[in-house]
Amino acid sequence: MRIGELAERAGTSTRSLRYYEAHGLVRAQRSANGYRVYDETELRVVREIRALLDVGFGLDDVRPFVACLRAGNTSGDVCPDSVLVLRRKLVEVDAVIDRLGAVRQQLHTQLAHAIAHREETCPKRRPAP
Amino acid sequence: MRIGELAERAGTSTRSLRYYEAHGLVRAQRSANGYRVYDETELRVVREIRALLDVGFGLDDVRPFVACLRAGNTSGDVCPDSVLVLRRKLVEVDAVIDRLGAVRQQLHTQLAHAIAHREETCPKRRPAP
DNA sequence: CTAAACCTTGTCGCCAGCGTCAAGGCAAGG
DNA sequence: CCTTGCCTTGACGCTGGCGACAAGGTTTAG
Repeated sequence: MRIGELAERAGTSTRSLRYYEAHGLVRAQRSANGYRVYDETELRVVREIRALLDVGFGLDDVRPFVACLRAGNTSGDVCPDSVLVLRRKLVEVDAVIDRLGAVRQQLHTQLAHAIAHREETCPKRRPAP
Repeated sequence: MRIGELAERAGTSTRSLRYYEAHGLVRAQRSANGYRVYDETELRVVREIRALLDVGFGLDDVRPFVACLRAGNTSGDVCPDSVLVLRRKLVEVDAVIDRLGAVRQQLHTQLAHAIAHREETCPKRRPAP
């Protein structure tokens, strides 16, 4: 299959596929005329990449998963390096969630304060142009 | 006070102060030699800006708060436009938290799956250069 | 013959809030 | 006079995952 078909089947763009290749994640054979040619394995690789990017991973985070798939596993998750990344990401996500919880709390407090002091002087809205 | 002192007192950089001014958030008088001169009000303005940026606001989100302070209020929160932004941000934060909760759940699931299938073929780590 | 629909490499743009140099002016102390 | 340390404007870089365009080659269908 060529790059257009792969892009469509994987739900992404040809631009992205070339980008992944430039960063060493996707591999392509070349046909006589120089076109990229992919097999079914690359389709699975690209789908793995997409799934992880959608979750918020960076390309570097994705690498171990691709290597794991290429090593012949049915899932990219099962290798030690992938597990390390998963653990690290879980910690990161927890940290962000905690941080956002604090932010949420502060916004809540500010809102309450604002509503309790409605009566003060405020700027007029800018007039319509 | 001049820009260096303001930066230090507000806990930011001169570069940022000029940036805020270029975007219409901070105002400066000019002394005879062209130096920027600030009063205590601007210090309060910059502190408000910093506090909101640290929470994850963008410069555009901050504008109403600055206007509110300039209108003579002791807090930038109490004006209608500020309240609107606070409400909007609260909704946004809630959405992100929900999303991250789902991500967290998925990572958890993937980890569990990975650990349940440790025994598969995995790539060797790249040897030391 | 030619248009259409693929493909190639290469390059610039985007978002946002700055960091960081460049090249120079101004004020004060030794 | 000269250095030091403040200040000025201007402009490029950065991060990341692409989108979008340029300028061309290839293959197929009509």
